[in-house]
Amino acid sequence: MRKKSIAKRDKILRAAFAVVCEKGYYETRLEDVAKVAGVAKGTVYLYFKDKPDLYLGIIRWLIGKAVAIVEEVKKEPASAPEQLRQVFHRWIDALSSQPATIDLVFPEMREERCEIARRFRREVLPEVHRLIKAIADVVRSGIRQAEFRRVEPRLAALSFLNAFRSAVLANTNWLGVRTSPQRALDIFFYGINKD
Amino acid sequence: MRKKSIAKRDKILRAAFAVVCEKGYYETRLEDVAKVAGVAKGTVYLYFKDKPDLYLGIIRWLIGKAVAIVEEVKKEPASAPEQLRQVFHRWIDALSSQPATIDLVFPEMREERCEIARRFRREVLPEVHRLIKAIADVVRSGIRQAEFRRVEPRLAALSFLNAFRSAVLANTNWLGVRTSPQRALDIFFYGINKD
DNA sequence: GTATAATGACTGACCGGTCAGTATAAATAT
DNA sequence: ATATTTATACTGACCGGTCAGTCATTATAC
Repeated sequence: MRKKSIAKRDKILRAAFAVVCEKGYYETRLEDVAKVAGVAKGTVYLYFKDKPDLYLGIIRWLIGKAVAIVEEVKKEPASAPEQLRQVFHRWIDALSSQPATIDLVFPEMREERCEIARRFRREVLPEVHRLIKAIADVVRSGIRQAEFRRVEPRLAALSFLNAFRSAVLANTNWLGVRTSPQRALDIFFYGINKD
Repeated sequence: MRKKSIAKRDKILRAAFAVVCEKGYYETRLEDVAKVAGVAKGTVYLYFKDKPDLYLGIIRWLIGKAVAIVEEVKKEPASAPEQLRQVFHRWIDALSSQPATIDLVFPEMREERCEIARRFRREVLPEVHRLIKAIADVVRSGIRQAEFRRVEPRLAALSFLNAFRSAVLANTNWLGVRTSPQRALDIFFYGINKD
């Protein structure tokens, strides 16, 4: 009796992640995922119910990692701005190899009908909420310490995520921007207005 | 029926836009687009080479409208911050009915192979550059007038776009944030840091 | 009458998911 | 120890539904 190993599940997950980063969900062929993972196509279905399930597995895994970083940083004895800075840089490091990741984590905004979007909303949105909450907590504590202005913490968290997005985008050169991530964070902290 | 009318092309484009907003590119069936446009499927192929071509038509159309708004506002005699505020609100108005739009305009970040992404990069990225440039121009003039800090204009433009994204997201309640768009703009201008 | 716009039934490639069969590790018997 | 049985992980050829794109036919403008 052999056992389904967690290691193999992980291997498939990583393979799927790589392929999805390259091609996006819809252009990802399970055949390819299997090939990259070094297993047969059928094996994928032993570990994941279907294609959406595999995809959701990736998202949960990614958001889990992102949240873990926040939780870890929150323990450190540092000011809220410093903690956000930490999170920001550790995230940058984590996905420097796979910038495409950023679009996986953000929720799709399609309306009702589309199968995968519906499942996504039902199953992954709670995870995204966790991520936003984790950041919002840091912001909230920063406001208490009078390090931040009295902004809406959850909106600030969302803005932080989008600032991160700017940073990632500006760190590739698809958009002809090419600046260090640092500067995007800077705009998030200080805005662009004088005074 | 003498000439292929521009009006009909437009009708198809609008129909496609509506369906793509609802389902996303890959779940969009040309059959449905045709139905919504009130034409037969074959007719779509008289006006657009293939599905990607139709999609790219939508994107160009949207970015064209976005750039037009910026150009228009730029003519008005107002300070740079005020102009950005104008653009922001007119954009919000323009897509209040279709929040999903926001994800169409942003470039996909997939790597080489995927057909549509490749065409996107080749054909639409220049349009996105135009959009970024238009905003960056306003920022630049604001810096000249000492209304803005000395930030990198193109990065500021990108940040502006992502702030807009935050606003749109926070204006739906998928993420449990629900604030007025105004506040997201506020964070973009003033940052979240105290002082 | 003729050129062209419009139609929608049709086709064929494609791919997610299945399943009958195989390989192999553990359990058990001798 | 070693043979035999049992359990199950794994395989990959195959199937069936789907849908982008085609084209023979029809409708219409001039």
